[in-house]
Amino acid sequence: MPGDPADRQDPIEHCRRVLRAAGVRVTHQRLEVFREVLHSRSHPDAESVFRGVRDRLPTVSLDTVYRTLWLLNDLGLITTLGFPHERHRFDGNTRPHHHFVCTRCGLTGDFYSEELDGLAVAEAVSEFGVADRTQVEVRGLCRSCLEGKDGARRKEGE
Amino acid sequence: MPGDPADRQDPIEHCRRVLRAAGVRVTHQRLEVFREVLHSRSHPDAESVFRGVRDRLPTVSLDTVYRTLWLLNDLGLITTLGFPHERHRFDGNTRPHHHFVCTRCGLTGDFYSEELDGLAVAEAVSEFGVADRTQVEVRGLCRSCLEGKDGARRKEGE
DNA sequence: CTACATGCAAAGGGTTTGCACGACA
DNA sequence: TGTCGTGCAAACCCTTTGCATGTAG
Repeated sequence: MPGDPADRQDPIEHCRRVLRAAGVRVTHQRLEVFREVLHSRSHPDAESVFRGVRDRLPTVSLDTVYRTLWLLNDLGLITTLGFPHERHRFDGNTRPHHHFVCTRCGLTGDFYSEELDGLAVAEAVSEFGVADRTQVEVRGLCRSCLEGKDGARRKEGE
Repeated sequence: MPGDPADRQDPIEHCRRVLRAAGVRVTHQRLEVFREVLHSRSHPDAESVFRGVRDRLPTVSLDTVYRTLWLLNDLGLITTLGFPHERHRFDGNTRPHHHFVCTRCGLTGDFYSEELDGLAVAEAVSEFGVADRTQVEVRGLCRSCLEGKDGARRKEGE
C-alpha cells in the first residue's frame, strides 16, 4: 500500500490514491481534513481539526470531520492515540508492565519484561520534559481475531 | 508511598492506608471499587466496574463508581489506559515514532529512536496474538508543567 | 455530632445518525 | 445524470454535577 516514492514526497497525492483505491470519492473536505492532521504537530482532537479546516473550508461541518477522520483511520492514512471509539478504561496492575492491544477488537493484555522496564529513553524525550514511567504498547491482532474473521467488538467479560 | 511489605501482600490494606493518609474517608464503596479494578484482568471501563461492584453492593450508583475511580487514579492506586478525561485524538505521523505524554497537562510529543523501533517483543506477547507495531509511551512531566505550577489543562493550539 | 460521601436525577459535552440537498465521477 | 458525500439538526451515550440523605470518624 505505501512505499510509492512519489507518495512519500507528496502525502496529499498518496491520500488521493488511497481514497480512489478504496472506491470512495476524493472530496475537498477529505483532503483538507487529511492535510490538517498531517500538518498538526499536536495530535489534535476532532474539534481542533474542525477549527483548522474551517479556515479554508468555511462551510465544513463538525460531523463531516468526524466521519472523515474515522474513514482516514480505517484506510490507514492516520492513526489514533489510544483505542478508537473507546471509553475510559482503568488498570489496577501496579507492577511495572506493558500492554498488548488488539487493533481489531480492543482486547488489552498485560505482559512483563524486565528488559523493557529498564528502557533508556531519557535523552530522546529531554526536549519535552522529564520521563517518569516508560510503557511499551504493542499493537497487533489477538488470537480470536486471527482465527475468527468476526469483526465483533470486544464484550467486557471480566 | 508504596513499598510497605504488609501492603504488598494485602492491597486492600494498602488502599485503606492511602485513603486515610489522603484525609478522605474509607468507605465500602471505595474499597469495593478498588477491589474490582484490582481483580479484573481486562482493564475494565466504568460500566464494567459498576456491574462487578453492584453484585456485592446492590445500592451502589454509577456516578459513585466514576467519582471513586478518578479518586483512586489521583491517589496513584490505579491508572488509566490512555490519558484521563481525554477525548479522541488523531495522529497523522506515519513514520515509526514514539510518544512522550505529560501526565499533568496531556501534551503529547513524538520522538524517534531506531533502537526502540526494533524492539523484540514477539515472544512476550505471543500468548495474546501477533504483534504488528510496537510503540513506546513515555509518561512524565513536560517542561512547562515542571516550571509553572499551574495545573492548567492543555489548550489545543496546533 | 459534624463533615464528608453517597444516591438520585438532571444536565453537560463529545460523538453519531437520519434525511434532504449538493457535488464528484 | 446518478450516486455518494455533505450539512444540518436532532438523537445518543458516556460522564459529570447539584442537592438532600446517609454515614464514617
